[in-house]
Amino acid sequence: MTLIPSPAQLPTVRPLVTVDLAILTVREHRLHVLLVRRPTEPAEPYPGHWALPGGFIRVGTDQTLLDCAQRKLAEKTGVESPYLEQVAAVGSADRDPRGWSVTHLYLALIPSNDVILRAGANAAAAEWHPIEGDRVNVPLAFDHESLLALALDRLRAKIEYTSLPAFLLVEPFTLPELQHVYEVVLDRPVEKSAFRKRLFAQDFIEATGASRETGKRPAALYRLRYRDKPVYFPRTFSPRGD
Amino acid sequence: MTLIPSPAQLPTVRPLVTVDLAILTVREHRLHVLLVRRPTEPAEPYPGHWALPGGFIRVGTDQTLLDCAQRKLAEKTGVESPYLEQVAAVGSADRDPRGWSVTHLYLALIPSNDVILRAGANAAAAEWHPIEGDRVNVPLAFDHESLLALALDRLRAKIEYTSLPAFLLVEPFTLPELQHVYEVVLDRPVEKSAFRKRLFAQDFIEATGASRETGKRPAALYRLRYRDKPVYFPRTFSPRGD
DNA sequence: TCAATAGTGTCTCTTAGACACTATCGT
DNA sequence: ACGATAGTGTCTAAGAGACACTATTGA
Repeated sequence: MTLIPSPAQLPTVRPLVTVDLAILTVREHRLHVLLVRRPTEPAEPYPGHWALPGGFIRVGTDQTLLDCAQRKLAEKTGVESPYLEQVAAVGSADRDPRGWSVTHLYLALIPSNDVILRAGANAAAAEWHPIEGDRVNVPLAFDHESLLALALDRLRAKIEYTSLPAFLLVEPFTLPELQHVYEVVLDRPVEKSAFRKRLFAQDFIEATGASRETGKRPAALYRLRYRDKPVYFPRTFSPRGD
Repeated sequence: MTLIPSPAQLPTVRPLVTVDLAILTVREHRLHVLLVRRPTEPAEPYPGHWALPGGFIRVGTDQTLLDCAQRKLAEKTGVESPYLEQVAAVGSADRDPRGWSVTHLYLALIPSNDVILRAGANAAAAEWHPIEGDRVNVPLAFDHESLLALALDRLRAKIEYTSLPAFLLVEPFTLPELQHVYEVVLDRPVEKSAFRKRLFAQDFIEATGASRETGKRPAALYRLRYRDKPVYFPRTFSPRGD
């Protein structure tokens, strides 16, 4: 790949390029998203608004889009290697008042126990906000409400047929804990027996041998057999097979 | 949305932003992708190589990323409203020798009958190339081989559980024709009876009343009930339910 | 009447949902 | 022994694959 400088016909006016993160976790039986406050200088767009964490690609620092997302996630949460997936790119002339911009939305799933929230250089505060349906209880900057909705759609769609919720728990976890996470995200009860048969059929978890003592009958602890990728189930969880 | 100019802290060095298209069709019992030849000036990267059609976002012309993709598709093929879906964004420091660049890959499905190929301003020739497995029979410019593989993965994955192949046919079409398209893309035979039961269960096609005369028994003609979105099937086509 | 393709009926197998049942803990 | 939670077994229903069967055309 030879580097041939050809300044001719490269566009001189280029869009702004950003990465935004929908960092989701389950705390207190609810799905939460991590939000940061935008700086309050009036020269900034949406001063003081809540927003998804994110920022511009640093051409000198970031080697790839994914690197950039990973860097921002680590800056905000200290979490190094979570589940991280690109959801979509959204670009238009008017989504940012500062000019034509494209953002690259990533979905991150992390166990809430792991997190140490850090107020980044560019964000006064970072806080977990509970999800209500498709939204959060505060208005968001830019088009971040629709970006959040995109990320939630993706999560809910994939949860119907993948093992994604396992990435919302610290290992090892029990099957009742995992089932509970499915129920929180899907916002509907899941049948215990069918749930377990499904999991075992995919053979993606293995018993550690230990069990969690809770005062009642202890539950067996499991860990993931493959830590990087989710497992795909042959059918969805939909009740009555619809 | 007030427009507040704030030149401070906007990045001065910005990535190149492009859109690339994997335009697929079925011709002569094979899946084909539309490729264009890159200009031959030696100052250009990959002069004379085959590439996916695409180009830079025009900040002054394109309102959104999707608009840009639609414009490029119409320029190359004359097709106005095909099935068009964003597959992924790929960005890194080294995928384009001219600098840090992000491309936005779109998958387009069109009926080959509809197409009038047009050599664009920036492309000496546009040609259909047959797909062999994950690849095409010529080397491609940039990282377009992996982009093509991404688009094919997406198509093949979705075809297992959606009605996407219907967008590769001109309406009205017969069920044997539709089945044949599934078989071409999946590269495996599909069982006739199960195939038809599946389609009818989703209730997304309707008989026109007419039928196609072929010399043997005529086949009933169908049209799509909903032209914009594919239908999702409850299970995949995988043989032996795996 | 025959070849060829379109279209249907029937059987089986797999798997999810429902739900009742058993198992194991602390008190 | 009992309450509570963990975990299993069994029945049923839905849908897919397999495949044989019927239907409709031209020659």
